[in-house]
Amino acid sequence: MSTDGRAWVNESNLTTRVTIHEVAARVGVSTASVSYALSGRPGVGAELREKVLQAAKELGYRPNKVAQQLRRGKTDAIGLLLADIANPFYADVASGVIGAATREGFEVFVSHVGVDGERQADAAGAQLDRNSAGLLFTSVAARDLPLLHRLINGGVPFVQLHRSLDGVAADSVAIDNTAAAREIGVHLALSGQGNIAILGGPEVSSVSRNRVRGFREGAASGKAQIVNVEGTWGALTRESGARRAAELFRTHPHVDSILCGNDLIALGVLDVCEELGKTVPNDVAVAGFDDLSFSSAGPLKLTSVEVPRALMGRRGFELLHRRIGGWDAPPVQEILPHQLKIRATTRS
Amino acid sequence: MSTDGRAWVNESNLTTRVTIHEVAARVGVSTASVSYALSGRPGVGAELREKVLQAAKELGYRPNKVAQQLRRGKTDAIGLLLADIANPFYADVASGVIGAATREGFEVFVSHVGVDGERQADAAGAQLDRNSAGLLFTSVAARDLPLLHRLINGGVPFVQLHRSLDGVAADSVAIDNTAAAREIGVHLALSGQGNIAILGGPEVSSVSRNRVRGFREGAASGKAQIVNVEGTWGALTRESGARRAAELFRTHPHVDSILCGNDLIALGVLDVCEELGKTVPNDVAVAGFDDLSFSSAGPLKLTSVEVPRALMGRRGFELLHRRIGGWDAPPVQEILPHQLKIRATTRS
DNA sequence: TTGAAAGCGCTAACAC
DNA sequence: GTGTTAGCGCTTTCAA
Repeated sequence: MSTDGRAWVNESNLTTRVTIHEVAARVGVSTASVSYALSGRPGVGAELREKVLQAAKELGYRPNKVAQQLRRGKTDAIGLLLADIANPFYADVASGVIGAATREGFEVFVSHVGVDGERQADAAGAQLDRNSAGLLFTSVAARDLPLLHRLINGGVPFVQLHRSLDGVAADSVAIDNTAAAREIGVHLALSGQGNIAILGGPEVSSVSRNRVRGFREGAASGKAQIVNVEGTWGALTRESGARRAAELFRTHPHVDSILCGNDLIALGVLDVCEELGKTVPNDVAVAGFDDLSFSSAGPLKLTSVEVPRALMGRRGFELLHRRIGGWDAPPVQEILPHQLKIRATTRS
Repeated sequence: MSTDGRAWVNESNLTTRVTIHEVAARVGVSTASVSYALSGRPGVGAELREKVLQAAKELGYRPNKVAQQLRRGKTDAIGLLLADIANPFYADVASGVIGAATREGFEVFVSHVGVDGERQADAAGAQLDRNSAGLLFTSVAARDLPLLHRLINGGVPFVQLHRSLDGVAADSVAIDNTAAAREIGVHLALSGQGNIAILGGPEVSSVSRNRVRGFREGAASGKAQIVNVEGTWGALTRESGARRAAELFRTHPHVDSILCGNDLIALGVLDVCEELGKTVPNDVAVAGFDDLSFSSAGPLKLTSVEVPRALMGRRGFELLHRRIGGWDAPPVQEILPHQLKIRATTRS
């Protein structure tokens, strides 16, 4: 039997709220005693505890969280800041976070910070105003450095997921994007014709920078060459991928392999290949990144790198949870495993 | 200049919180005056207001939301209850909700209720315990009827998105699933060979039931026949689609068209077609439902029905917001437009 | 036009 | 073991 105040909840009484005073009155004791009994505090008479539990159950007492939070100065809610939950990458991370948080009795505020993170500080501020116990960032950029430092100074626990900033003394969870990108670069360099293009994400993202660096290192391992400079950086969207691919095929007709910063960009590239009648992987090989759920679909079979997104969310919450509990070990930079998935859009 | 307490926020002061008392002390007035001045209440001297605003800004005063909420007995947070945010359908709905809520200064708690909604009552209860201003349901089932009635009796505003229950006097937002399914059924009946199978969602879902009904009505309009009874109902997942498709091809080798309850099921069907070497749409035509973002991808081109998911979320929030504001018009059943998207997985 | 005071519902010292 | 009390930070009568 847990003592978190939910075990004896009366389902028939979700909305007609009863205060602790009424429970106390019913039992004929002080509110303090009720509070103590309910909290499982040792040093409460067995008989009293029994009567309190009974009365609470009968009356359908459910403690008012807002009042608890004001009194304790701390909430059991955390803020998850992401660009847009419509992006399946973040949705999967969010799923991991919410699942883990729910198990620990925490609620999760999901806030949009915009594709460029332009609302990051606003969203973080709004969370602090409501005394969120901690923050989970998924898309920090250099401009957020002052914000993160202020959070550290203020003692606000937070964890950086996926992207992270150098010089920030806080926990982070990610994969080794450079290494993963290198693997995929090597794969293409060894199997392709040698004219490789890179269509990456935005340069402000540490993840995108690392992936592009890895691509370049990997590609350099064979006799391949990187054919494009312009168009390397861009949005992590299908539209951006399509636009840049169309431009690429115009300016570099001999490109035979395209390394994409994520699966959405790759999808846009495949759209254009379809339109232009280019066969994949014979005319052009295409590799994505992240291995979103649909990428392995029969008709798609996109070569990609599997990123454990839900696990990333879960680990992020677990670290944050420990920090909220006062854990004061040095910052942890957790690296999760990734896996190259070679499928039908590249030659093996 | 808005008066919502954020316009004069001092960015450098996110974490070192200052109370209203300190602002009052700085100006040399009562906290009541500060509260009045900040709330934009008429009847506050222009000079005082000016001084208060100035002091608040200098001190970086940010009102404690938890205290406000306790005092007012109402929060500016809403709960969004969904099966799992990893499902892209719900992620898109959530995106619409969060976008609209943010514009109105609301925060959104996202709660998982489980694939079968088994945690629905728990999640709703948790929201009420924190005085959420209202609830957004996305996957109600018959078992939730008592819960919804209790919410109505308790005066808790809520809106049913996507799925809804008969006999619940509350707002809802959805598309006309039966009509949309009928259209797609007709399309297949007129273009297929006539042996149609239906792989729908779970029977507890009003959406799934309506879609299956529409499929049947539409298919009956041609000379087609529905070949399967078993396997009609199942989970809305790719795995379920693959499992049921494999079984279907074994028991009904002559099936030439498959109507799926959603795009994820269709993806599983396509996986199996690929494995078994069945060409789409020649050997078998496949139609999905929802038109998830990837369904239109070049190599996929899945015939589907476009559902305005983000709009559904946005409208849901807008209705809820009005109800929270005391709007007491009769319940609204809002029907959003849908659109049949005929693509390469079916013959036209 | 401003201030004093009460109190939202709860918990944690501190006393008994 | 149990009760008394004092607030958490804010808003809102009510009185001046």
